[in-house]
Amino acid sequence: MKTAASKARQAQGDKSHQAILEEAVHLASVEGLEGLTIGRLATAIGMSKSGLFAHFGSKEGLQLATVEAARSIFVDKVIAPAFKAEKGLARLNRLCDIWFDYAESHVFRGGCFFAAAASEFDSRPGRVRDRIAEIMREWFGLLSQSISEAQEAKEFDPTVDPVQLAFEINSLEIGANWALQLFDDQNAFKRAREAVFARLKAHSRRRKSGPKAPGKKRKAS
Amino acid sequence: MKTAASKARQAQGDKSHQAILEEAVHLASVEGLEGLTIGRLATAIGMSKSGLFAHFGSKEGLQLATVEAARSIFVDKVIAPAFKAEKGLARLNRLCDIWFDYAESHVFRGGCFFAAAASEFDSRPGRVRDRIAEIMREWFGLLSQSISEAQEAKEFDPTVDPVQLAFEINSLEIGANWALQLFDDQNAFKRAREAVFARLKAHSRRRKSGPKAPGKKRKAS
DNA sequence: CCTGAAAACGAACGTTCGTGCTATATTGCG
DNA sequence: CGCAATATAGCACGAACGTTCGTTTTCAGG
Repeated sequence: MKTAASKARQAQGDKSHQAILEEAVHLASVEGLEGLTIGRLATAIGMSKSGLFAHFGSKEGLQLATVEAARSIFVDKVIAPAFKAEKGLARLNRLCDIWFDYAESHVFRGGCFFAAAASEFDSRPGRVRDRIAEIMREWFGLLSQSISEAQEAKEFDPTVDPVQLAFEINSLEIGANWALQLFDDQNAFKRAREAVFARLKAHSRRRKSGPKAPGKKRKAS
Repeated sequence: MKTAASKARQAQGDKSHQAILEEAVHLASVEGLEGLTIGRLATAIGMSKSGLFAHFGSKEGLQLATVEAARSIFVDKVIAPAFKAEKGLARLNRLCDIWFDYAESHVFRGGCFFAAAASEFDSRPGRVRDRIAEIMREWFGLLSQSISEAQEAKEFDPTVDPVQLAFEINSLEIGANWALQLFDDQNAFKRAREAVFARLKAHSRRRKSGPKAPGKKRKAS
């Protein structure tokens, strides 16, 4: 059996793997997933081209791994924190709020990773494109589901179409990211935030008989 | 003087020039402005790499010329027709309406040329990026100015911030283009149209004392 | 210490890219 | 016809790309 020995050696390999992908995600958010070059990535991380290449087997493998790593970061930085809020209007608000924080704070150096990746691969068929589309569908689903849940909790106007509103919110987010990257226009985020929360507020409903400060989990900080 | 002779020869050159750029615009809207390769463009148009190259002197020259050609098409297909409507609410409505027609009708094979180009070059400094940003500013300016003019004509709610609304409209347009390209989601355009015109309608005002059918220019067709 | 597998390396391959340099058609003018 | 100018073609270059291959380093377990 090689379990113990291989595991030990593999630990080092995984560390490299992770270090590579951390750099890859940032490089790709600036230069694009295709502009992300194996050679440049290797020198950026202080490794040989072939050594790095062996980790992924192909460029497509590297791109897929990079997309997956970016998704993990997005889940950690946006989705998980938002899900600490209780289901319903609170979570919906948090989801939008945290997204803007995330995009503004340059979690990825070149703005929202997926906005860039989706534009780049939208007319380039293959597994990378398929995975990106899948992830974006997840995000859309999350948004519209949060809206639905707010409606079910009687905290949100039941006549609005969740998918329609999710589309509008996502468009404003993409528009903001777009204006920030192209114009360095910081105001774009103010505008998008304003537009999103104006819509959310306009459709918000007080819960009819709930207590004034309902069972919201409150963090220590 | 070389005027006559050179002009005659130049006529042939200009014909090639135009034919090249027509193909370049479509190729670039699919593959991106960087993916637009001199070699591929040359074979696509049945010309030698060097022969084509001589027309533009550099890849950047080709990219700039392609951007300019795309702008011309956009002006012809969107701006000019919209400007046949009279200044004010009519023109604002036409501007939005025609934009959706334009994006849906695949005037550029790969969706809105500028949405793609802006995403691609937003973190790639240089003359190409600068020109694209300039053109997008033109478009923003046109949108917000049309809103202002509708306000001045008392046809639109004077309390809305033209720049804010222009930002929202543009975001919805980009979001629709984005969803169409990534998901092949035809509904995205229906959604975006709905969202845009809901906002326009919500803020529209009847002119207070104007005749029922004011001096609108009516086309023959 | 020795072994053997995992990890990283270095050099090379074939391709494609942008870009020069030189030569050949084409065409109106004198 | 020959001239001058323009358009296009042919060819070669250096660089960068993804990829392959054989070798060397590293290190836990026997």
